[in-house]
Amino acid sequence: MGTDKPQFRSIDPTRLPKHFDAAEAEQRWDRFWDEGGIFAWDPTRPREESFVIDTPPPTVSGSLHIGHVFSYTHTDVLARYKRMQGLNVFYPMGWDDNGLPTERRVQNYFHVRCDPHAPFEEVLEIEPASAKQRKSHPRLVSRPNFIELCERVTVEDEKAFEGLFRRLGLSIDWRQQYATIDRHCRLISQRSFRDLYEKGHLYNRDAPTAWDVDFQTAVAQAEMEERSKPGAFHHIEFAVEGDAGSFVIATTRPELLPACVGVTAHPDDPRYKGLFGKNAITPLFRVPVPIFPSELADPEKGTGILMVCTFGDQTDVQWWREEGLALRQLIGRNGTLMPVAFGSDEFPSADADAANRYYAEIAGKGVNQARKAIVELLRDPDAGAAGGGAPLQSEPEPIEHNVKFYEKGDRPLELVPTRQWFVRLLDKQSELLAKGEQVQWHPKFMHSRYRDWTEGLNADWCISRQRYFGVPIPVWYRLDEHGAPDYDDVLVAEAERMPVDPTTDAPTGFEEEQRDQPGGFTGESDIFDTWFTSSLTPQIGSYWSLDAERHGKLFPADIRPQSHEIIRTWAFYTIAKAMLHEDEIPWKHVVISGWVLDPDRKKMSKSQGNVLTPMPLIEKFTADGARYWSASARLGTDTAADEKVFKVGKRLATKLFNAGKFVLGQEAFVHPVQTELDRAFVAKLRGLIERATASFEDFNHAQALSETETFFWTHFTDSYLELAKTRARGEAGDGEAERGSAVASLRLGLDVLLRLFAPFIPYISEEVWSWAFAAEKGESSIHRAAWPSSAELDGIDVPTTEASFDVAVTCWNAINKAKADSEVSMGREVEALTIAADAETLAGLEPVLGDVLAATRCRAHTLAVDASVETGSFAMRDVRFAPKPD
RNA sequence: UGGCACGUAGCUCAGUGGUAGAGCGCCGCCUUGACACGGCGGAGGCCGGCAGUUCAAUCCUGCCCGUGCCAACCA
Repeated sequence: MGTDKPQFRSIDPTRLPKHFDAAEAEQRWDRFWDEGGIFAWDPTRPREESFVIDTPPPTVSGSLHIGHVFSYTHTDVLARYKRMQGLNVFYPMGWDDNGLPTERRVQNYFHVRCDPHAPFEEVLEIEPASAKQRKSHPRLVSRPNFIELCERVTVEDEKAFEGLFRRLGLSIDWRQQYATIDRHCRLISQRSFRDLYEKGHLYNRDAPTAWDVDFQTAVAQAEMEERSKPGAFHHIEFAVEGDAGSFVIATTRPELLPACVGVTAHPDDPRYKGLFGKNAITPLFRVPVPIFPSELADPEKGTGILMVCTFGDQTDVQWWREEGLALRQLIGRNGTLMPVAFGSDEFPSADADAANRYYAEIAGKGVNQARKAIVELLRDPDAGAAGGGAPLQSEPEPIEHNVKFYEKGDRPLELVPTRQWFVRLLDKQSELLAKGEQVQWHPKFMHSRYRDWTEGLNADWCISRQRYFGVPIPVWYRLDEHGAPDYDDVLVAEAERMPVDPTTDAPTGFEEEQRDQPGGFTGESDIFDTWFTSSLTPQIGSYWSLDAERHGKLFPADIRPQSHEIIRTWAFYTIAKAMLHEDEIPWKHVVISGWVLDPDRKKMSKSQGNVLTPMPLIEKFTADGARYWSASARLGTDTAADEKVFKVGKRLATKLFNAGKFVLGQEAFVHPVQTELDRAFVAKLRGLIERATASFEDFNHAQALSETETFFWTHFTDSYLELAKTRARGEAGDGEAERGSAVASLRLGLDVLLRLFAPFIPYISEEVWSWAFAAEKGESSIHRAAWPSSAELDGIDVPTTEASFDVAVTCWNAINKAKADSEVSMGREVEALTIAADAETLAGLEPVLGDVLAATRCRAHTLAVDASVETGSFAMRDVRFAPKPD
């Protein structure tokens, strides 16, 4: 039996460096983890034994940000915890490289523009543009060449991100990587499109769509934001047809006057009741437009009567549709006023010559210039207002109002009729809400963000973008005998042919020569909204539609970590996709990290210039220090990037290094835990394990860290270690059994604490673990060691009372205070003292008294029963210190 | 304007229906044998404001103030 006893291994602490070299250790362990496949997902194990993470793919064109450290650490802490629980963790990494940010970056970096008609160059020779080159016209390159450049840039970006993530110690399985533009993702995205098309969830339609005039692409509701901008009410007089008087409308967009197609007021508004059914005549352009009632008109706003234009806002679109109004599109795709001819069927006018003269003044101008110009025209007293005089009734009245912008855009969105592809979502709001209920949100209140967004949905999902770098929409359209496309006759690529590029591949049954020929076909040149691909990250990882077995093991995922501002996009669209494809939820839990605020508690953003780059912080405070700061923050809580907290993390690692050195440096006696103090310590340890585990199960990693940290400092290094150290070193004259008990308990404490810390500060944990425990326990990495359980402690006898530990600490502290009050060092020997307490308290001290006296270097003591001392505390009397040694 | 959070020591943050907590910072002391990248001790709070529920409120309820985020038909 004796030979079965665990063999303790001790170390020679003098062979360890004086200080922990974190930078060196970070490199060494990263290599060790990588080469040892410590974080590899095992595809042979069943779903029940797995923990699947839907890692957020960072936008690689963005800069490295301290926020990346923050949120990715939250995920990694959980991943390491689950792995130590024996689960087969699937922790992939994706790179979000398609979309506008990359295009913009490539345009700036190489000083190029994509021109789909430019000739393709087999070998594109181009270098990053110099400052001088940037002043000249950008070079035009073909779409394939442009994409090539995009890929060149993103590969570099991905390396920077991987470097940071490795340094940070993210336990990612680097074999599971994808990029949203790679072949695999194009395939999954296009199959998603085909599946949705076959299920009838898609349609394409030529309709007014939110349009960014700079990027020249359609934009989805989720990508819009409102900004408060100064504007002005312009009061403009309209005549009523047949010399039937006039009225004054108020508008912030006078430049749309030529696009006026109607006038409306509230049906009950007495001022305008009599006008309904008649025509108004627009000033300057003399276009007759119908006056109709609408509940949507607010009598309180402006003058209570307003002009409907194609298109000033969403309500205009609604009126235009419901009233069957004319379409007089004015704003072109580039944001300027297009040439139009008054007197035509489209733009009728009572005085076409005058109208065209006026319009010539504003045609071709941008919105702002046109507005200024038309205001001047409206001041013209001969412009023919109904009552004579200028149509503009008063000076423009400045107001602040909300204007919709593309979130990445600089100019307000316009509504431009274009043909776009949509996913039908408006008719599925209640199903989407139900799916949101099935997902568990952490913290819980984040669910309301999803609910609010889903309830407030007001448009289907526009998924087509008129850009170049992205996943092509895999469709072609048949051309009739005149060469006009039939958008109802959609040729969707077959699943087996995907991925395809319709601008270079021909649809099945056609030859390339038939491209853009009458009776032939034309390829869709639009690409997908980047979210169309990003919303498939769970399926991209699981190989949906490609590998049913793998898909079954990885879908739905367990957790989706993400930040709260993209609940309306990433979380929402991912839930929508999982629902539409398989009537599933994509993951069981959504784990939301907060934002990083700068030390002044402002949100960090590039525009504010207060962004912290992570590498210098990691170099200064170590990866463990940075992780400590991240993990200290609860989920969903915005957190200041406070260097003080980084520092505490670094200090914690140092302390672990030193405590490990001491504990493992003791001669390794194998003895059961048997003294009262040791057993009481182990009992406390049991409580810690239970609390830390419960906190993790509750998705409260910060609590688990805080519990462990407090225990480590307060109960381990500051108390137990000090109280047990003399006995452990054999200096207290105890027998080998008592000495061995102390060593065994110290080792147990270190062992458990290291494992509890491992998810948070993996480098120092691995380092100390490697000194002895790795060989002792036959587990080379702490990150594959078992998460501590109270069952491990079941073989250890319980103390007479767990309170013994606190009694010993209280007494010890009281003696320390006596030393502090006398301004002697903590190490000073005490020749004699009297410990006074009430009888019961004194009795409780008895089993641990030896350790207390040894730790405080008391040579002689007297115990005195004194009922006047507060129960549970000790009074030190007649303390005589030994003389200070020379 | 509506929804959701947040407001606790100088700073960063925990926390509980019953005497208010940690770390950092500050002050004093201690060259101690794992660690001076330490240790011990100390000062420091109308727990945003006002009401209500309760024997008892920092905690529960309501209102208000302040901060942040998300949304809201641009006339």
